[in-house]
Amino acid sequence: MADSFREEITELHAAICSSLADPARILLLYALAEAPRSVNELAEYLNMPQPTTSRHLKLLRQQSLVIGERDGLYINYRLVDERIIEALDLLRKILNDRLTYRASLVNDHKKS
Amino acid sequence: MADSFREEITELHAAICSSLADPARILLLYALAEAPRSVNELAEYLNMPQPTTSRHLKLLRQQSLVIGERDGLYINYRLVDERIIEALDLLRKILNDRLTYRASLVNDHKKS
DNA sequence: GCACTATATTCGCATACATGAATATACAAA
DNA sequence: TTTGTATATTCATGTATGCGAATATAGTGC
Repeated sequence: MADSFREEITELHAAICSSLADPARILLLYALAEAPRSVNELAEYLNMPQPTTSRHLKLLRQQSLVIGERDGLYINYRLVDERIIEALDLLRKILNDRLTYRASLVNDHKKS
Repeated sequence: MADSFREEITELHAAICSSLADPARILLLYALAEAPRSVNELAEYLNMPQPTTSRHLKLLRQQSLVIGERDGLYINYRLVDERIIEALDLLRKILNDRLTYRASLVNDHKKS
């Protein structure tokens, strides 16, 4: 396999990670994991301006992480692949263990 | 639980994702999954300047994704939590399915 | 303590991304 | 076709991040 192809895959891999690298988008993905929602529903639910919401959704759409389908007056967004939540959960677990470990260090220090 | 706490967790969650959002760091993590290595070994293996390698490792260290331990003249870096590779693999699978799907669309178009 | 090698940091610069505010567009419903 | 509402885009700006090049630091081994 050509080296440039490998590099390109890694670029795309990083691009997916980039789309997760923003609090607003993480919240959007979790919100959509609960249920499909329209842009305004998401904006209200997350207490986020509508244009901001729309811009983040555009990015997630470009990464094919979400898809929007018109339903009458609204556009209903939903996850394309639920595994993105698995990935986020896994990262959250890693984060959680890290925090727990740090907390235990603090406690040990207190005891000594 | 306080809202601000939730927000902070989400920030940290995004920060972990940020540390994955760079091709060089993804390659570093996979390289360390194969075996612990020193900075120069990593730099050579990935064909990346030593200072660049070191800077990326610093970031991964700050996120507690890798840890470096001195061994004589070298500093041996290794993964702190192998699950980070699981997460990367999962994202890679999602990417792969997306590419496969797009490729099938191209083929369908050719046939018609 | 000195020299040598591995690792880390700093600087200057270019690029990319996020945001609020304002506005444009698109589409359904009548 | 017109109106009204949902969604998308643009602009100006601030902030963060990446890199190469040069250099500093640290710690081993003698």
